[in-house]
Amino acid sequence: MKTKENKIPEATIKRLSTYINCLERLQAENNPVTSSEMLGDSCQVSPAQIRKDLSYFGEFGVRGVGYDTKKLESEIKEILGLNHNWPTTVVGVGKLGQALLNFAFFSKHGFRIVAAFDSDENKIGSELNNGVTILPTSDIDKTVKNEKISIGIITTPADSAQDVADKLVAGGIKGILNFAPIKVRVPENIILRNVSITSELDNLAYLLTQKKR
Amino acid sequence: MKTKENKIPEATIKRLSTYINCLERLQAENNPVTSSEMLGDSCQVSPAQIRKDLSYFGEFGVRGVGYDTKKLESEIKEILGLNHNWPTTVVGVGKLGQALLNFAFFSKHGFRIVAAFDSDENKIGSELNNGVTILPTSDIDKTVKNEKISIGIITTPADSAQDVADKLVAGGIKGILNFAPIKVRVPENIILRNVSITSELDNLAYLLTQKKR
DNA sequence: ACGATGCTGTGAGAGTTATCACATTGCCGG
DNA sequence: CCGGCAATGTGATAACTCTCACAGCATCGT
Ligand SMILES: NC(=O)c1ccc[n+]([C@@H]2O[C@H](COP(=O)([O-])OP(=O)(O)OC[C@H]3O[C@@H](n4cnc5c(N)ncnc54)[C@H](O)[C@@H]3O)[C@@H](O)[C@H]2O)c1
Ligand SMILES: NC(=O)c1ccc[n+]([C@@H]2O[C@H](COP(=O)([O-])OP(=O)(O)OC[C@H]3O[C@@H](n4cnc5c(N)ncnc54)[C@H](O)[C@@H]3O)[C@@H](O)[C@H]2O)c1
Repeated sequence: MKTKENKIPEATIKRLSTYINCLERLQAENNPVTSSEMLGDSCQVSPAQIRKDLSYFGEFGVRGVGYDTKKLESEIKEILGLNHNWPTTVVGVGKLGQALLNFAFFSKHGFRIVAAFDSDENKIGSELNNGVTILPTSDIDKTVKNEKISIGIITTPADSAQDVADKLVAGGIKGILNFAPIKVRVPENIILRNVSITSELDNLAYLLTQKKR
Repeated sequence: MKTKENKIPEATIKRLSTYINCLERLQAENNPVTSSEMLGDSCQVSPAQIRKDLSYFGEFGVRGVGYDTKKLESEIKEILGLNHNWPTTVVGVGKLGQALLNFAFFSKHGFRIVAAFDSDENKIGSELNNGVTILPTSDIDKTVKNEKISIGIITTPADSAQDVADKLVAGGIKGILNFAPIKVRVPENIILRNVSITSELDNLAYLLTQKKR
C-alpha cells in the first residue's frame, strides 16, 4: 500500500508516538526483533491495532518473523516527521515552561529550542541551561522570523495566550502547542493543538465517581 | 432522559471538562445565560455536539432561551465528580511535579494535595508552599492508607514509575495519573490514565510534515 | 525442494461517535 | 390568553475507528 494521506485516524498518530517509546525499551532489553503481539503487550495496544496502524503507511514487517525494532522506530520517526529538527520556542518560562524546557525529550525527538520568551523583567536576560537567553515578548515577531522558528509552545497564563499566539503568527510560525486553558484562535493555515492537562484529571475524577455507583 | 451510564464517549467527558473553562469565562464576561451556539463558539465545538454531550446526562437548558452559565457549570462539575475534594498525592517532585503542585487548578477543581513523595534525600523533609512536607517513597503505602488518598500522580522517571504505581496500589489508591512515558500495569479495579505530553508534540510535528506535501 | 510454521497485512464487518434536521417546548409581546 | 419565536433535546443517518479472521508470504526443518 502507498503512503496515501487518505485520512489517518488521529488516534493512530497518537499511538505511533507511544510505539516509539516501547520500541526503545524493547531495544534496551535486547530485542532486535519484535512481533505485533510483543509490542502490543509492551504498550497495551492490541496486536491487530498495531498492524492496522502501520498498514496506513506501508509494510514494515516480515511475515512469519516480525519487526526489526530499530528499523521500525526509525520508520515511525520518519512518518511523524521527527527527523526535521524543528526550530522551537517556548513562550512563558514559568513552572510549566521550565519543566518542558528541562525535558530531555526535545532534542531526542527532533525539536530544537532556539528561543524562549517571557514578559517578566526579572526573567528577561537570564539564561536557560541550554544557553538560550530569555527575551522579551516584544521580540517574538522578529525572532520567529529571523530564526525561522516553526513551532511555538505557549505556557503563559490564559489571558495572555491569545496575544502570544497572535505575535507568533505575525512572525510566521507554522504550528502552535497551547497549554493555557483557553482555545486560542489562529488563521486556517496554522496548525494548532490545545493540550489540556486538567481534563485528564477531570476524566480521572469522573471515572472514579462512576466506579462508586 | 435518565443518567444511564449507558456508555458515554470518552471524548464527551474530555469536552465537558473544557466547557467548564468556557463557562467560567462567559460568566466573567457578564453572560448569565448562554446558548449552545455561543458556548460552542467559545470553546470551538459544534453546537449540536454540545447539546448531544449534555443530553447524555439530562436536560440542563431552557428551550428557546439557553443555559444558565453558573448553573450549568455547577451541573457539569457534579457530573464529573469535581465536588468530592479528592485527597491527592504527587510522587516525584521534579520539574514537572513542581509545576503541577504549583498549579492553582487543584484546589479549584476539587483535588486536595495531602502528600508528596520523592526518593531524593535532598528533597525529603522540605516543605511545599501549601505546607505539605515531602516524604520518602518508603512511606507511600502507609500514608496513602492513613490519609485515605484516592488519587496518585506519578511524575518520576520512567524506570521508577512501575515501582511507584505498585506502592500506591499497595496503599489502596483508587486512581492513578501517570506522566512517565511508560505504560504501567495496575490491577483491574484501579483506574489508570496515562498522559503523554510528548505525543502532543509528535502529533504537531506530524501535522506540519503533512502540510508540506 | 518443498511443505509446515508463524506472523504480517488487509478486507469485511461490528461498534462507536459525530452530524443533521426537526419536532418540541418554554418565553414574550400584544 | 394566545400565537410567533428561538433554541433545546433527540432520533435517524452518516462518518469514523476498531476488531476479527484469514489469505499471503518469508523462513526453517527435513
Ligand atoms: N503548571 C501546570 O501544571 C499546568 C498544567 C496545565 C496547564 N497549565 C497552564 O500553563 C500555563 C502556565 O502555567 P504555570 O504553572 O507555568 O504558570 P506560571 O505562573 O508559573 O508561569 C507563567 C509564566 O508566563 C509568563 N507570562 C505572563 N504573561 C506573559 C506574556 N504576556 N508573555 C510572555 N510570558 C508571560 C510569566 O512571567 C510566567 O513566567 C497556565 O496557563 C496554566 O493554566 C499549567
Ligand atoms: N518535564 C516535562 O515537561 C515532562 C513532560 C512529559 C513527561 N515527563 C515525564 O515526567 C517525568 C518527570 O519529569 P521531570 O522533568 O519532572 O523530571 P525530573 O528529573 O525533574 O524529576 C523527577 C523527580 O522524580 C524523583 N524520583 C526519581 N526516582 C524516584 C522514585 N523511585 N520515587 C520517587 N521519586 C523519584 C527525582 O528525585 C526527581 O525529583 C519523567 O518520566 C518524564 O519523562 C516530563
